[in-house]
Amino acid sequence: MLSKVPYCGGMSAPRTARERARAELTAEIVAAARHQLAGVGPTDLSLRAIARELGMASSAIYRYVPSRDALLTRLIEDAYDAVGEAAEATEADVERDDLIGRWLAATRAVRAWALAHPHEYALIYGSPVPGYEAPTDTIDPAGRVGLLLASILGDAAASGALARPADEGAGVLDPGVVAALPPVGEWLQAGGILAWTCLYGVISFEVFGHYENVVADRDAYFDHAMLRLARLAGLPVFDG
Amino acid sequence: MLSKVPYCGGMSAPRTARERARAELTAEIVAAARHQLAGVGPTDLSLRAIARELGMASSAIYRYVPSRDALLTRLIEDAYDAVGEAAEATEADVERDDLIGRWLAATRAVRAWALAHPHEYALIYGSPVPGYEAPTDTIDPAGRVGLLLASILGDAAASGALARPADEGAGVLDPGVVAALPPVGEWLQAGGILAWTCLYGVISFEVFGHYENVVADRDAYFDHAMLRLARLAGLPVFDG
DNA sequence: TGTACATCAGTGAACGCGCGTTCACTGATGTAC
DNA sequence: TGTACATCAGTGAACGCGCGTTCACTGATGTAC
Repeated sequence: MLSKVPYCGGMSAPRTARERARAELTAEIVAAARHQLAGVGPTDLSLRAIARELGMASSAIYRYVPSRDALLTRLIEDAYDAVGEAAEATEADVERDDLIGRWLAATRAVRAWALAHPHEYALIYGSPVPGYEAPTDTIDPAGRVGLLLASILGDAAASGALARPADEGAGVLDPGVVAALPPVGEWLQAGGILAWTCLYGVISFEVFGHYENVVADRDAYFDHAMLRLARLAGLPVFDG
Repeated sequence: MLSKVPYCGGMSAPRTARERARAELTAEIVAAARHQLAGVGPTDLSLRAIARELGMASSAIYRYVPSRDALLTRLIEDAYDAVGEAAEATEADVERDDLIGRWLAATRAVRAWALAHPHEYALIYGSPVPGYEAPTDTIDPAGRVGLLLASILGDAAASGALARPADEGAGVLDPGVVAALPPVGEWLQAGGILAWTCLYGVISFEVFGHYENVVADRDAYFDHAMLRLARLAGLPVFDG
């Protein structure tokens, strides 16, 4: 599936002018697609409209992108990566011992990204795009935020701060996930998965408009919710 | 906006053969639309395809439905009503004193409906339909499940079973909602809203495929999650 | 009960639009000797 | 450094498709006297 780069060793930076131009134009196409996505749903994403925005013939797009679906795949992967990176970067600035601070930082970063990019958010956490099947590549970037939250819970367990001993509720999660998460026992792991789920539940309700005329102070509500979810996941939250 | 019914008093059942046929065909159109929705996203809902499925000219649809958007509105309202009714009917069969039983019954009914009608679910809890603005009519049916859950929490409060005294966290919720919910204090109300949100978070993750290779035993996980959310909302859950 | 008129259901053609993708082709950019 | 050839970017026309909505029209169903 990778385009055959002649001999300059796939992974290195583009060398010739052609390769540079190619990389730049591909990026411009993806950017234009992202831009168009902001005004319209993923189903209405149009290669012709992108070509128009870039001032080129519609057929020229096919020099850079094999098909509309491939472009959508690219946008989905990029979105997962963007939100993952935002969360990781923000969380990394917090003192390691401050578990609640890290939890709040990570979840706030996800929310901020979602509010800033609602259509990209909808692309990955809204309705599945009809007729679109996620390739396996998107599974890794999709897990970044979840793994980040899990690492916080793992650190909490390592420092003995997790609220509940680890035993019950076995057999509910996928064995692969049980192995991939910090070994805190399945009850706590399930709590982490539930909290991770609810994070996106809260953000989706806000982004998709279900909190209209329901929640007035969104920032305060979000922090409040995240603290209650942190406690649900076993983190030591005093009051909240 | 209501079609002018000559003199037989808007609300009564259709009398003449014409009125009966009209009501039936309108229902058939809505049913065909719902049927088509199952194979395709809301953006691709096509009046022409519906006409084809019903064996009539595409222009004939306009005798029954003013526009494509009106039909979408109708589908959205119907979906909210259907899920609300499913939850209410199931919850009503449970002994009033069995608060956890009622909570589980209601939430399980929502999940069952969502799994049975994933595309209708996506219509109301997935990405907003682009270019579509919800009319005010959809706000009441949209609140049915939330009010049902609230009534359980209200009964719990009335029987003194709610876990936490009602005080902190004022000013976060919309005043109208605070007034509409049982007067258990804003902290508990916010907990109810959070649990209601998380219910849809869990269901969305399952319906939209985010639990693929993550949660193995979906039924057991859901019950487990609902019990933890019930406790989060203040219901007296022993273990879980 | 019968006739004259108004209302409505349904038709088929048309308007104007947009889409993804393919294809033969022209120039420009690279490569090898 | 210069020439001959291969590779690639970009074009414009075309294919075949589907869409929402409008409009003038034909028959059938109702209504009023």
